[in-house]
Amino acid sequence: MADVARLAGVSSQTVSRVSNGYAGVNEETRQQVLAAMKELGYRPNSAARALKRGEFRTIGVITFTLSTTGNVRTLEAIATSAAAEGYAVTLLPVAVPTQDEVRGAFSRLEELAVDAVIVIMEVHLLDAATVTLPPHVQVVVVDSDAGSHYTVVDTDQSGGTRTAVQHLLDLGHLTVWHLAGPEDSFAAQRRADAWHGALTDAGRPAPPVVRGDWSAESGYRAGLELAAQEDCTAVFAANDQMALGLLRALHERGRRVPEDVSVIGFDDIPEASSFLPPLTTLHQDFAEVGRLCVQAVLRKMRRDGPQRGTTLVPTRLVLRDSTAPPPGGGAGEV
Amino acid sequence: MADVARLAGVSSQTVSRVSNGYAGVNEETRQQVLAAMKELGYRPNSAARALKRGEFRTIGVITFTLSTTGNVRTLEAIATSAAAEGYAVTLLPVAVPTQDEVRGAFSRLEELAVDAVIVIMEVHLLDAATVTLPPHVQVVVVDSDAGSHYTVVDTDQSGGTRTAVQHLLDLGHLTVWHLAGPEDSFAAQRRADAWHGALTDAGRPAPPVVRGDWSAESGYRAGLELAAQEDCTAVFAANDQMALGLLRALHERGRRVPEDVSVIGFDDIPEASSFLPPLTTLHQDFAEVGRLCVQAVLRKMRRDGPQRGTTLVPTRLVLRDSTAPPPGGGAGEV
DNA sequence: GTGGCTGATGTTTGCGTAAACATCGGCGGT
DNA sequence: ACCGCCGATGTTTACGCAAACATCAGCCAC
Repeated sequence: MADVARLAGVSSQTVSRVSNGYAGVNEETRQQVLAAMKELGYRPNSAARALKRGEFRTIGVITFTLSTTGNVRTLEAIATSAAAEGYAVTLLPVAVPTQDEVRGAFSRLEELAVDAVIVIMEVHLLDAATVTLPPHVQVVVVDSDAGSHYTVVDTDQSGGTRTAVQHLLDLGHLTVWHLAGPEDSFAAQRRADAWHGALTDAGRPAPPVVRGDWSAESGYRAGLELAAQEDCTAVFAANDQMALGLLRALHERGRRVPEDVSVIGFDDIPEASSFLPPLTTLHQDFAEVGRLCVQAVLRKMRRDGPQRGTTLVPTRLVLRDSTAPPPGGGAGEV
Repeated sequence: MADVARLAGVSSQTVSRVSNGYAGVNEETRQQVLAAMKELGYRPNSAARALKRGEFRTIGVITFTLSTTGNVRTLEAIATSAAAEGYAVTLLPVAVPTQDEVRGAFSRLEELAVDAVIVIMEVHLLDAATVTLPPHVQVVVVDSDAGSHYTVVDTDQSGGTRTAVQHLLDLGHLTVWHLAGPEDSFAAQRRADAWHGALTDAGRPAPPVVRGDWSAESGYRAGLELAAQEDCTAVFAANDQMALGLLRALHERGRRVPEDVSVIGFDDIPEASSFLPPLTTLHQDFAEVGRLCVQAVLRKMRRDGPQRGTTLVPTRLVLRDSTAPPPGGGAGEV
């Protein structure tokens, strides 16, 4: 910077002013400084800048494996939104969802250059790990019900699920089975609860829950069980991947979709429209979730707006070919 | 830090020594300092540290959309490997693969706190954008043939493709059609070239290339074309997602897989085993690619080892149910 | 005992930047 | 003409840390 100042014949402070787009610099001087910067290939040192300003303009994102579409898409949206706000995003992967690993990620975080953190995981693991967050680091959480303790942004799991169940009931199915996600996922739990609630509200019996782990393979295994249930005519899968496995299992067992069994998924991954048959599912607006996360965390940093509470992003039902009235037409109900 | 020093009754330099795990500190003193740190909740300021040391211990990763499995898995592996080496990973998303956007990402990078960059995209876009990288920032590239100009780490596209083609020829197919990826992807181009080379080497005719854009939807559209080709008994899809769409198109047109048409994919995404039928494909070791990227970039930073050149990671053929001898048994060939 | 050495610790300094304050020339109002 | 003010720029300082150097006590060899 001193070199630039010398070359431009000004003081380093003026260089600083130009580089920060400060007002009150003569246009002529400004051009000289810019020219000098270019000639010397000057680029501001972000470490020094951060040191002086006391902030890094960086947001940390903590998440488990990036193997679920939702996390990835959310992360991508966060990165994009953050970039638009002039913030960088630092990734803090947690290999295994154990308390030790989570604690490890947070202790790494302790000496990491971030102003705020967005956590994409069930917050219980976070609390259980008894982490102590740096006091000035703001936190926003996705996939959690901890709205009273943290700022939470999430898809409206409950609303989406009720839409799915209602869609199947409207088609005439007497009840809807549920292929749930893993128990330690808040999203999975929330979907299972809403499914149960929707059935109960409609006065329908709730079949036993079949559980997977989000993977297509687990959906296949669960599907083999469901295929054996004679009275199962409609299944709500907690995500599209498991729905894919379910479709394969049903196909193998000779149960046609949607003629014999209707299947509805959750997420609307890009591939869902290419399943056999194309999958009816609930579209999640991950981009919006990511955007809201960034906004929320920036608002917290600036200390305006609420410090906690939950923001829900609505889902949208995407009708494709995997749902239809039950065998016999379902006229018995409508 | 001064507070800690005061509380522990030592100088700030001793605190620094303890916090950096320096030798030559009396165990007793050390414990006192640690106690003081804990009491005051001291945590080192990474900005000051970076300023003093002249490095950030951060690697930037530039990539297009995280919607392809490969990029995501590579990114994840990079993040994990980097963390193991004590490095953080900063994400630089490029929304659209235009030169302007790429240039934008790099200019953001200019004032970003990174010591090195890993680029996950075709390097032509990078060069075309006439970016000027900060001189001391090291670069490693994935998905590119720029081995003579950059350090490149990539999956062995060519070897994998030849394995796929050979597998189909060995089953007795007279030739293999190719559902290729977009032209601007180096990986897609490389796979297409290798496919053509393998056929030529075997003295087989090369059918016209059908092109998609990696998405399942594009695979479906291409699949409708392929299904109309009476003599098409084997297809090599450049990735699993397109293979998924292809399977759907073939199914819709009444062409059975693998009885009438064999399909082989590339990537081995987790869902591939749940396709209808489960997909034979080439497994890519993304974790290894990511690990090697980090190693390569660190080696460059430390200035030991080669500054350029290409490292290839082998693929592995995963046999499932989507490939079989051609109708008629293929005995005419073997 | 004295010189030289080692290991433990303290002191000084500067990394690159930007806030705070200082300076200085010019301009309008009285 | 003089005061005061404003806009443009320069000077000083401190951000938190760690390298370099300085100090100092204890110990060994002769």
